Amino acid sequence: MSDIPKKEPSYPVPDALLKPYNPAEVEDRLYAEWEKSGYFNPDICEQKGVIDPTLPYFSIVLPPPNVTGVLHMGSAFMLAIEDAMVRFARMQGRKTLWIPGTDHAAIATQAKVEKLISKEEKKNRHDLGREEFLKRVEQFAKESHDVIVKQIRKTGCSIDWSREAFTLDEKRSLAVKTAFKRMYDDGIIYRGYRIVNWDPKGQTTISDDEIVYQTEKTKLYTFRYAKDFPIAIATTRPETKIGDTAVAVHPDDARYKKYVGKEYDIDFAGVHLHIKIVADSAVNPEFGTGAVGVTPAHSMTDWDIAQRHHLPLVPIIDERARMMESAGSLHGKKVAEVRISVVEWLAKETLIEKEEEIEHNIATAERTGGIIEPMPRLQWFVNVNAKFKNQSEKLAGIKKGEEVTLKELMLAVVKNGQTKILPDRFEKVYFHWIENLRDWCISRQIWYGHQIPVWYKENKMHCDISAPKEDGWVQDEDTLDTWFSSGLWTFSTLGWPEETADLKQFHPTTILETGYDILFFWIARMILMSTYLLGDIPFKTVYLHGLVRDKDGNKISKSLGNNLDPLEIISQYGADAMRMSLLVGTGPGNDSRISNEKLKAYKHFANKIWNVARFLVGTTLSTDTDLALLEPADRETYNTFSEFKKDITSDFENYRLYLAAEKIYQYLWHTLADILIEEKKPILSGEDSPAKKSAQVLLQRIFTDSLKLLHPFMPFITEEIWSLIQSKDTVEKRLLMTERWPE
RNA sequence: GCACUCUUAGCUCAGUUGGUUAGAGCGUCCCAUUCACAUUGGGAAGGUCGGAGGUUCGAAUCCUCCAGAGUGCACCA
Repeated sequence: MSDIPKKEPSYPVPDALLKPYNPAEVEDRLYAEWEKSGYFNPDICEQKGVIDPTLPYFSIVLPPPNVTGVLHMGSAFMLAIEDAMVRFARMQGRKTLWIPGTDHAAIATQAKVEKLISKEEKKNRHDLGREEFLKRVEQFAKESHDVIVKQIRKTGCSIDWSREAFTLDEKRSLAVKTAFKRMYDDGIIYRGYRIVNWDPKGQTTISDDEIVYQTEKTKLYTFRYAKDFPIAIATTRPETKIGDTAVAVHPDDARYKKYVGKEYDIDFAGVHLHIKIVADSAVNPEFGTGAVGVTPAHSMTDWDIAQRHHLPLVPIIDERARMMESAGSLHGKKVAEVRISVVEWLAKETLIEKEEEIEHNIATAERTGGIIEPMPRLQWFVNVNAKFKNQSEKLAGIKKGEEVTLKELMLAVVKNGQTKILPDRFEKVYFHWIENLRDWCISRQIWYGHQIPVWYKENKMHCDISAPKEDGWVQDEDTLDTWFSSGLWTFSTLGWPEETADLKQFHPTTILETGYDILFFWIARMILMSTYLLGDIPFKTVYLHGLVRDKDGNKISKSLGNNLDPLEIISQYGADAMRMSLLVGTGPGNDSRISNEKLKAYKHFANKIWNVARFLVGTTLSTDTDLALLEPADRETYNTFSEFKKDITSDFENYRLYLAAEKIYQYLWHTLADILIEEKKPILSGEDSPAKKSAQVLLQRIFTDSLKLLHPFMPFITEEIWSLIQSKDTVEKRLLMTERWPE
């Protein structure tokens, strides 16, 4: 015990409390203590009797961070929200599980490693070969993983490390293969020759959701295929016209009615075209000339038109975005070059009628930035419109035995409120997306990921969990879209396809907390997978958070140079201050702003609580806590505080964390410290009296309960104070993290 | 083009179901400070709640229209 306090306190003040609060000295030590206690694991909580068995379970999966790098502020935001939810549930006495994990992030990770290898060794993945390349990726993924795990610990997350999962580990592989096989056997997954989004840079297909549209100025050319061709068409991609097999006009367009059904043979830039005039209502008569040159092999909408009119398909562009043999003398040339030569040819033949500059969106690949070339390829798809018999009785609005599609399942559970999305405006966005959903292309021509569990031999195809026994079968070289495995995350982490105890007691998960930017990628896919494979929803509530922005409202990103490293912030301000800065005032669906001012303010707050503790230890704590000792006025203050506790509890239960955090902050600083303590100071320094006793009981009760209320948001400092104020004669030291939530 | 969100103090934002006199933090100004407080306290100034209309006993909150900012989706031939 210290002998050097400024003023001799009535009770001994622990040394630690005499200095300002220093998170760096506290955080790692406490995290280790929490981990050692085992309380992150619900089974241990159960064994040690800190669970109230009458309460419902609480379970949540961590949205697995990509092993493409380290965590950013967005991840810190997510961790702060989830840990607050988890700590609240655990303190309530619910059997609480939070499962950690990381995502192999197929394309993203492979692209990153390819970039590194190309930069450092001037090699591509083919130079290394599949086996060696995968070794490199795995090494990289492991290093990222280790950093990520460290960051999660630094943030103070009370997550059950004993159940950590990886989307590409053995158990998750089994889940992926089992899911694939079931869907394949049921005809939900099929292999088909269809037009897909091809990324020439990444040399793979991607799904519709992995496309990012970028606005660009480009030229719109209006021209005729030939002098004697009756209709002029407009295009921004003259080079693709070599693959045209039709011209489509709107059925009601009087200008072109007389031509519909006619066919023409044309020589176009040295290539022979056979063009049929068709009428299709997908054509907008207002745009350009109101006539579309139909290129079925290299445009999504043209593909659809071609399907409706049974038009032939002429692929002219290959995987490297070069012209194919069908392009005659242009064979082997790059698409961009061919555009110029086709325009030159058109000009020479005086076929161009108009040239105008327009703004137009070009499709690029999210991960590589490559310009998407739509082209027909033999790929694997999930059929979202195939009818099947629902086998489950657990889905709201859908009867057992009823014929449904995946689309209908995904709609039903949200429409019927079985899964709620917060804020609810995102439900509309979700519905809109599903209504426009097309079959999901799940095969990727990359190496890093779950290899498709299908084997080929001669003309035979075999889908199974493991390779066929007999010789000669060759496995499909493609891997699965990373979202296929993340779609299983709520139950693959619980042991599915095995019927584990975890699966029985923790699924559906209570809540899924993630950023609104992956509503389609991930949330929709989890609902798809869970309703189909388990016949149950994956989660009851979806809580969507926004982006983290800087002081001026800019998106935080490396390219803007305003990148913030959570570890840096933690070492400067402490994890608690960072968590509070991210949480206070940021409701679901809203973006969070972070600034040094805000971080400083909550660091000050930490110190304020620290000082409150110092003062109260010296004057109040370790005295009686019997509420019967309260005098009438104090009794009333205490009752007001009880109302306050209920209010906080209700905010937590309704996921209004941002309000709860702010209210506790206000209460501790501006009610407890500024008003109550100030008011009681003279009494506390006076002679012993019933009034003094009453003040001590009041402040003691309010402070210890306030620590509990604040714990989900600022776990480190509250735990540290808790340990310092416990009387030394307590036999077994208790942790605040498993103390019962104050009612 | 369709949809959604936002617009409240100088700045950043709360404001839960429509209900006293619209709040906080930061900033500014004044005062106090040998005090539990390196990071303190008290106080002040500052708002026609984007604009117009409507519903209501009552509107920052609900409805309609308008303006500005942002986001998502689609089209993009």
